[in-house]
Amino acid sequence: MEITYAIADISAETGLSIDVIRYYERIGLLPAVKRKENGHRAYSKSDLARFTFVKHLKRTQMPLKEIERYIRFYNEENYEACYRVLQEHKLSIERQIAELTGSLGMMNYKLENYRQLIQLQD
Amino acid sequence: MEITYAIADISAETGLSIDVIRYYERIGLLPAVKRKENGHRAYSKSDLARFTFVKHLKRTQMPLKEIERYIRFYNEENYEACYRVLQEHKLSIERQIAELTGSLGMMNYKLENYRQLIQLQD
DNA sequence: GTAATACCTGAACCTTGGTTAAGGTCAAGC
DNA sequence: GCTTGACCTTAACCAAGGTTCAGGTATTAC
Repeated sequence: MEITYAIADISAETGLSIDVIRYYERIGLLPAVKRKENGHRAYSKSDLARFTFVKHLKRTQMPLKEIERYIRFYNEENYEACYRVLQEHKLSIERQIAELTGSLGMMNYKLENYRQLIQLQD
Repeated sequence: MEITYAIADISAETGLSIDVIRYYERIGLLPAVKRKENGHRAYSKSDLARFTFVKHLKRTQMPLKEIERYIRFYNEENYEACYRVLQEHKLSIERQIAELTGSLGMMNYKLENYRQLIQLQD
């Protein structure tokens, strides 16, 4: 007897809504999952791990199409390609961090300006 | 004689496309700008500064509606509200950095896994 | 037995953030 | 005087990423 998860469990664990989980399946982002006798989706532990990783990719701004590409390579066991996709994505994350950090400095500068401006009006 | 910038100048300086600049004006994100006699937009130095700052906000994921709200407060000279909006946005940037940093670790871990996997196949 | 839950499907609808097209004005250069 | 370039307008179109709806099934709880 394998442990399986219902769609609501996956939703609770990943923070993706139930509708989004079905939507991802529908657009082919994730391969169709096994069903129970009554037609309900039954997710395995590795399905859950996959969703969790997808959540990471999405939260770091990887477009759904690129996520799909990654998963396709994974299913084809083309791990060099997986590696390259993640390597590229890692660079994208680093660029994002650099940009955010720069803008954070800008924000602090502006906030300091406003702080003085507000003081003056007291 | 004040220096003015044509729409193409603003585009070049900010990296926003000419169409996007007109689009932002159209949706009311930025107040309508002065025109030259021939109807062409003539941007001032402070317009340019504003666009530059908008670019910063946008690149750090502030939704256009929120940018508009900020600009509205600014035009109303409600600097406390400006301050609060930026303060909130600063927190959002910090959250984003934290998330990206976490995912970067995840990425490195995965990349290391793939590196070993690929080695084994040689 | 009937109500409440939890799931299912397909199709329509929605928001955000633009982009593109069609047709027009105006000034400068040749 | 005509072409080229930079601008203008309105309106239609687009892609990504969901969300909502209408109607149906199956299990459990009372």
